[in-house]
Amino acid sequence: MSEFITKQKRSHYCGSLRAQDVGNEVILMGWVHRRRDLGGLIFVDLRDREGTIQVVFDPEQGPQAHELAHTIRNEFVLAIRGRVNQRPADMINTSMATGEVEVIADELDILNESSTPPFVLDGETEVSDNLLLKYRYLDLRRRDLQRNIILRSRVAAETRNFLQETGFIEVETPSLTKSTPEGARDYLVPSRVTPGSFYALPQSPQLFKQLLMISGFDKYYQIARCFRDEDLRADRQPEFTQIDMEMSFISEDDIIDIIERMMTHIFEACLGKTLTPPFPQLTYGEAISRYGRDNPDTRFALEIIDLTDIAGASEFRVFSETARNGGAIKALTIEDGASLSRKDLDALGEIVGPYGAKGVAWARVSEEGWTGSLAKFFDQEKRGLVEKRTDARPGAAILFVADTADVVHAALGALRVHLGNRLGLIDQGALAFTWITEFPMFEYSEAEKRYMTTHHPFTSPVAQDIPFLTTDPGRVRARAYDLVLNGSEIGGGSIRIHQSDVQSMVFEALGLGEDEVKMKFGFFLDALRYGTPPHGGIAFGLDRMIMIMAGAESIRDVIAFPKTAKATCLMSNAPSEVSADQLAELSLKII
RNA sequence: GGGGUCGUAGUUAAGUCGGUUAUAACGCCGGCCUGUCACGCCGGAGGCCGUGGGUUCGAGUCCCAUCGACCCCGCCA
Repeated sequence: MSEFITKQKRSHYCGSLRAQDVGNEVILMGWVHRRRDLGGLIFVDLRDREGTIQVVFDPEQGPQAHELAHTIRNEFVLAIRGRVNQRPADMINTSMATGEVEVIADELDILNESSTPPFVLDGETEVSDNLLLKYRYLDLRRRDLQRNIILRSRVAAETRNFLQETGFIEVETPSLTKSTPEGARDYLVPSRVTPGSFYALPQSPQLFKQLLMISGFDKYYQIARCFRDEDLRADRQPEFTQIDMEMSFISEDDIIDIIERMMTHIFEACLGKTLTPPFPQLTYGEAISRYGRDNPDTRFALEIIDLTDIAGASEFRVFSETARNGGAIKALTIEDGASLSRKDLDALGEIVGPYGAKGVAWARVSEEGWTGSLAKFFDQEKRGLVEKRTDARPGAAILFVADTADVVHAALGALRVHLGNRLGLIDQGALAFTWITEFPMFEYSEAEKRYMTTHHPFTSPVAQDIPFLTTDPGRVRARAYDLVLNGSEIGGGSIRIHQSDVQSMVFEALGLGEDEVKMKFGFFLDALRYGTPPHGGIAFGLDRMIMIMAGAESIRDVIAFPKTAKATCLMSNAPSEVSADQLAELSLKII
């Protein structure tokens, strides 16, 4: 090994070299991305986090380095001293950022060898997720993944920059905290010192940030890790990160204004994209009736149209019975109906099936009238009424779903997104932010046979709805708001309850007994009595935000060490069994 | 908890109606090669067909169970 290079400092990142560096001596450290051994000349693409540069080993320029370079294999770690050389015009590689130049190696150190990697790191070969997750540290060498993780770091940094500048104070809250089984399932941590007692990992720092308002910090934030023991999805991990914020003496408008400025700052600084607040706002009711869900993708129109009155009066039995039973009949209109074949239309039932809908009925509109099995049930007058309301012109296809309102909305909401993707209605470069407001405070849970909060029990009801807390909880609106981006809920928050009597009424409406409340939230109700300022806040799912910013399809692509759909880590094999001694120490027994 | 897709050399895939020695590409190993950049050419090694059971004269292929990955519904205040 050459003593010379190892005592030197690295002078440049591989990926940073450009034409302006030509003629300079450089010292590079990096991984062998690819090796092309021509027998005489040897080319090595040397990679570091900034990119890749071609290194040339020429027997006439550096005989010893050239000799050693024969033994190089993929993913070896090298140190190279050499000179930056302008490539001749016909040898410029336009697909590389560094493609105008190369480094002629004078000296080579092999800093470490590498076993043959279990998969090719070219980023093009599809490799099974099992393997990628088992060797996550190798997968993380790939450019796309590195770019996502680096973007994530920048977004977190710019968030902090903005919030610090805006007068927010970052406070850390406990990870070992109290179980509050009102929301998601908790991850529990057994206490050694108090046998039989458990901490819970926080689902969010909700109560702590409200306590910080009571303490007078006025503007709080934290980039906080949260834990929820629920089943995973492509956009859901058991531990995830929130940009968590809380402010005193503010209204909905103040929060919306700060967040719009924060998002504008982050997207400008991290993506160079200019946002134009104010963002559009929809009430929850509007979102559901027009888009079928409270996280509408507003990058494309294709809105849901209510046809219950017209279609319910048609001869079609399914429709008339649905209307008579208090259900809903709603539709989507595809302007270019020809883009879906009859077979395509018939297959749409599979899209709505999982949401409980029995199928999608359709009709094609043409100059001559309607075609499709639905046509014969609609007379001339009803066709006219439907066409007018759906704005369906000749060539269009109208897609109907009839069921309870909830099922219709869920089905058409999903169908709308499916068609938006499938028919290419979505501008992939667009950033469609939408605020959703006026959420209902409670939803009735058939499973639990009681009302559950739509957001969480600390959300303030709209003042004039407070009397309904005891009489008609379903009518109470919450002072809550979500921020939706491109059809994903990226954040949600509310103005909180700051009066202990209102807080008690909400717990009551949730069917929680006095003793239960005291046990779970007693410390918080106590705190509310000592001069709680009016306050509110919001929390953003950082992972989902990064996902959208990076154009990633899975949340795993923006988390360095993610878990599988069964919440395991294939690399470290967590979770795993522990020794009998450890269990005994915790007074635990496995049954 | 429910539904779906998938599992074959190191990797990605093919494998017909159940029938001879399970193919290919990439990777790996060896040789040749001084302007390659997915280098090229020649040669070679490499398989518990996820696992267990069953049907059959015979199973990668059919059946059952099981494990694992991914996606969706439920769930996620």
